[in-house]
Amino acid sequence: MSPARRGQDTRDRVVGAAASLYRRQGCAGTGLAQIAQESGTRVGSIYHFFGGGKDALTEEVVRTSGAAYGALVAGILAEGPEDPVEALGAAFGRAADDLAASGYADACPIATIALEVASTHEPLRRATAEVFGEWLVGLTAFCRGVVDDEAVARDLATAVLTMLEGAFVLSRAARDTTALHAAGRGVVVLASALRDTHAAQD
Amino acid sequence: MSPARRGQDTRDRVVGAAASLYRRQGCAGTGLAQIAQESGTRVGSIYHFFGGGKDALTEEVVRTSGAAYGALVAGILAEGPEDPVEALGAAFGRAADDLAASGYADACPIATIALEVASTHEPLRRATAEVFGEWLVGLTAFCRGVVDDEAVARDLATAVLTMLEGAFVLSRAARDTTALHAAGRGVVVLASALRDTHAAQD
DNA sequence: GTCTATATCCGGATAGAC
DNA sequence: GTCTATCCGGATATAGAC
Repeated sequence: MSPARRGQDTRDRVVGAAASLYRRQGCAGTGLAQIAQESGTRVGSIYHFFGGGKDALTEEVVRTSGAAYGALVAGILAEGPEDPVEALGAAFGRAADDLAASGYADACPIATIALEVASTHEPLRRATAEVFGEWLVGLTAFCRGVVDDEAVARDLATAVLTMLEGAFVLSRAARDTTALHAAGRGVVVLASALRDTHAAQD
Repeated sequence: MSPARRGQDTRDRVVGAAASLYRRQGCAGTGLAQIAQESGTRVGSIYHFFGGGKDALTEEVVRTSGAAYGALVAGILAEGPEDPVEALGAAFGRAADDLAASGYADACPIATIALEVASTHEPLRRATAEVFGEWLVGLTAFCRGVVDDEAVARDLATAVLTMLEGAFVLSRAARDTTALHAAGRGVVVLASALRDTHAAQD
């Protein structure tokens, strides 16, 4: 393992530790010292990799964990039931299981950051908006398996994402998965209703 | 105006300023010095009213702004269209207007706090969970005007609240109201579909 | 009840040895 | 690339004059 490769590892560990801590405590509630400790390095090393300081690290966390979570959800949907409506419902059940298994910590990796920075830090706000936008592109493509109309599919995708995000808020606060399961049932009813009125021609 | 009454005013101003700042910056991102400045008082005075320090103040903010927002939403629904399904949809339009009018700052008053404290501060987590629970009670009662079945009404209420919370996250991040409007359309479709299958006998 | 002053600690950030 | 040491500001919190 070359020194350059070790450096890359350290950088990745810093991003991973920051992502994990941000997800549970938010950005403002997480200090660089804690990130350094959790990743087994020093604050000085963080500044070696992220000349822009905490803001630069946070932006990278948003982008990398946003991409990772988008891929995770896409994989779950792809491996789920063949009927896309059922697959959407099953994904909420899977999200509920994962959330409970993590002690109600691992929900959306960027939602807390998004709310914290929305009115306080324009570059980070843009980064979160772009991640949500990319997720919506993928979800809309999936929803076109339910309704062929592009605009209706995007509406459905947006509704699905809002229900997932909102259910994460309620479920983490309540420390139970009823909100996620109720949202999953709602998604199935909504998607079915849209499929009935805007039949997909496949 | 008696001194006791003035004291009450100061206390109220502190809670109001903290609520406003928390809504935009979150709890961890807001300092007591800023709250004191915004409410025209001193940090020492905050400790005079809140012996428990920032945690005690934060809990009061959660409970009072939670109650206020619950009453606001109830009023909007009561004054909206007579058809409860249309009233739900209209409420999302109203939320979109209010959010944009406030520069995308005034969304849910406790969502940011809820995500910040969910895994870090058990008493505050409970406080946010209780507020969400009270909102759900009121929303479920309203939804019984759509579907008579108690369990279905609660499912619908939960779905509506998740869509509102999630749409607030997406709309604040994007600084546009498309998510709120899409969620509003989704709520109307979902509520209509449930009304059709579980007809309310009124 | 309100204000000043301050204690104590932790935040982000930096310089420079190695 | 990594580590130590440190600066400086802001954080919560407290003591006590008025």
